[in-house]
Amino acid sequence: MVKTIWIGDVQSGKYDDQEVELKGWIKRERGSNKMRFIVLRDSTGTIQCVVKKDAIGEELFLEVKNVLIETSVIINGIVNADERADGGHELIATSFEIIGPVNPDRPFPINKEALDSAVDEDGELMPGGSEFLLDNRHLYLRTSRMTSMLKLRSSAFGAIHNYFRNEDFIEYQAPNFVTGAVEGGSTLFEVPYFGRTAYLTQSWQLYAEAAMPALERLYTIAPSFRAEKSRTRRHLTEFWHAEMEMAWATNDEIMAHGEGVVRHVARTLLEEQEKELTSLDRDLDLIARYADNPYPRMRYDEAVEILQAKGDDVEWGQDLDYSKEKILTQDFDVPHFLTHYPKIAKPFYHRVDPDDDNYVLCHDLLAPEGYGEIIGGGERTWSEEEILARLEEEGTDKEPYQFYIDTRSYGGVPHGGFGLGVDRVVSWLAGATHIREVIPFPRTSRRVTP
RNA sequence: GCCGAUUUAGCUUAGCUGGUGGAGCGUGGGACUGUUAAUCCCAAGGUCGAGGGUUCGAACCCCUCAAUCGGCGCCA
Repeated sequence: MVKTIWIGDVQSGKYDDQEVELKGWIKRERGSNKMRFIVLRDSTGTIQCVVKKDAIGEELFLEVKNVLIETSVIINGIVNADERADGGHELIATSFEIIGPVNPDRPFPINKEALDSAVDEDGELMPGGSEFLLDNRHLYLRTSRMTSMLKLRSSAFGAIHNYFRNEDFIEYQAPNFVTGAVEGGSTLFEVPYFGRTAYLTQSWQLYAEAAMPALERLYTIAPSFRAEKSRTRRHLTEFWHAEMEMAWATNDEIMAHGEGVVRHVARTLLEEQEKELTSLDRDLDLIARYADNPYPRMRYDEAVEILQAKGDDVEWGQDLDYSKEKILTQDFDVPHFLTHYPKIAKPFYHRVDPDDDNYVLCHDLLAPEGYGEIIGGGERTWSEEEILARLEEEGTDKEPYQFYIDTRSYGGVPHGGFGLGVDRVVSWLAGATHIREVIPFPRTSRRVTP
């Protein structure tokens, strides 16, 4: 039963004039009552199969004629290089076997019209597609666009693992049930936990910092959950978070890894998924630019000056929201870091800049093309005294953070890390119109099905 | 939480100042020996998101609700 021959290889010319057995699903079907053209799909591509009545007999031909889209089949035949076939190759069928039929009362619902609905007048894909396609996500996954996105996603995950492992980071897992917040408490998902209330984690960070004195350089790729009612093309309630934590490192050194991993992802997509990027109409030169060029760094104060010079009414001390980020990203053709935010704009765990205590040693990485923030990170407050002072200053209850504070009581060292939104990176590099496009079953504030 | 929009056949939609809801795709039947999201003929398929109101009469006007989409804030 093992499948040995892939449509992508047949289209590459590897099996010309040979007899092969192809296994896949029917993508399209047309023809006359003497011959049918079956477009067969598998995970590697599509190929036209020519089925002639004379070659397979009347009875079988009738089955072929009545076959429905997404029927799974095994077709044997001779590979024929022919310009008339899409992709340059076709299969002249000698046999045809239906494996999994489709009920005509419920034909495959993702048809031409449904796909058109996801595209606007200019032929641009609408953000996330139509409600119908979201409801039928389990079937929409089979379309070429979604298949391409999932392949890009796989390469991105692989690239992140490779980057950190090559840099001697150790993969480490934090719990998903937690009791304390990392970001604001209002964005936690509550979970009943045997009579108590637990939360789904927003970040592995606090638990990674606990392991930092053991492993020194650690990373993860794990889901994070945020109950933000955000309705934007950059937000999911469940997203994949690549995070790293590193002992004995400064903000600059941590940023170098942020830049390193993002550039490595871009490079890997170019190397492994050129075909998919092209099929998505993505400009390869753009991805190469993101892979090859250094990412500039800019202090928060400079960003505010630029914004003010552009006539924006931003005030010093306020966090930079998406509208501000978007203006900034227009001046750059590669991602850029913003560093040294005002202390008042960031939570207690960020380390205060020893040179000027109005600022913290942090960084955000903003992706160009209007995508905005893909990394947030920085140095952590590592002395027990300082962390207690910051909690006090911020008016944050220290009880849920007791274990975290405790780690500082036993040999705290300078350290830091960042979190990277993997889905955001894939969305940006793939040129997706919505982050929903790059995750198989997106979870947002209003959708948790299918 | 706030602002804006949408909801008509399985899907995509047309529907004028309120007067018997049309079409394309798909499905079913038929024709066709090289099709390129094939083409041609025929058929079935609708309590117009739900509830209420105005009216002789509502898909259309008004109210309430629901679902969904887009944007903002917040963030990765």
